[in-house]
Amino acid sequence: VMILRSRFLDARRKRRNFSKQASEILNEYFYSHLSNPYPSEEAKEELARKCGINVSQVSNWFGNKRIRYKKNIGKAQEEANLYAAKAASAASS
Amino acid sequence: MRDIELNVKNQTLPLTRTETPQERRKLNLIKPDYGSDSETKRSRTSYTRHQTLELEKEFHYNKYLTRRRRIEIAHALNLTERQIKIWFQNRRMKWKKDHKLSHIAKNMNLANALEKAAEEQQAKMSQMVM
DNA sequence: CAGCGTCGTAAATCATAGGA
DNA sequence: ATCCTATGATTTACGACGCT
Repeated sequence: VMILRSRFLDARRKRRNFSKQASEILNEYFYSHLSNPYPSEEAKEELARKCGINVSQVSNWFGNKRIRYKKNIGKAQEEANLYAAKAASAASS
Repeated sequence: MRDIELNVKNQTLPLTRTETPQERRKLNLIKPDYGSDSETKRSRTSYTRHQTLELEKEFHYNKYLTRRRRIEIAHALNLTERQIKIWFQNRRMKWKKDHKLSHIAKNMNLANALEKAAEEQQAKMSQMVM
């Protein structure tokens, strides 16, 4: 049983966190669209391409981000907001 | 580990969800109402391994259920017809997604393809068999 | 209208990655 | 190595819309 258990545990998720750059891109999009953080299918494809991940992963990321952002409000979220604002203005100029 | 199945609790919770946030957000562009927290908490049950195994076996047999079969399964597993219906809908979506992935995987190297394809199903099956 | 289908998502939970 | 939180993925359950 232990053998089987460890085997299926191994086969299961070999998740890796996304790269720093990818997270940066995703967060930038999220915080610059805070009023409606729901990227279209096309936007998801674009983000996926830029981040080097697939569309499902982008969807997962936004789903997690929305719910986790909501469950905070007022914590590090505000500083993340600042970072987003500057990232957005820097990108536009 | 996790899996001591003690979660046979509330399976038929109606839970009026009274919400429409999603479409309102998308269509009317209102804010995601973060923080306002004006929602009734809805819970999500977790099916037992037995329930999942039986549903999985049925799905393998056929992807769509007849009304008759749905009723039988609902009774056999002590779930509502609605839960069975929704489980199959979700399962089909997952199947479609997995199928897409394995197709894409053909353009990758073989080892990765096999790993990807086998990952979920094997994990599932061995988990349930234990 | 009833009723089941897909699609996109919320929310909870799982499993592990990663850092102190 | 141990503990603990962050994070990506998966699992239930809907609402909106489609089709028959």
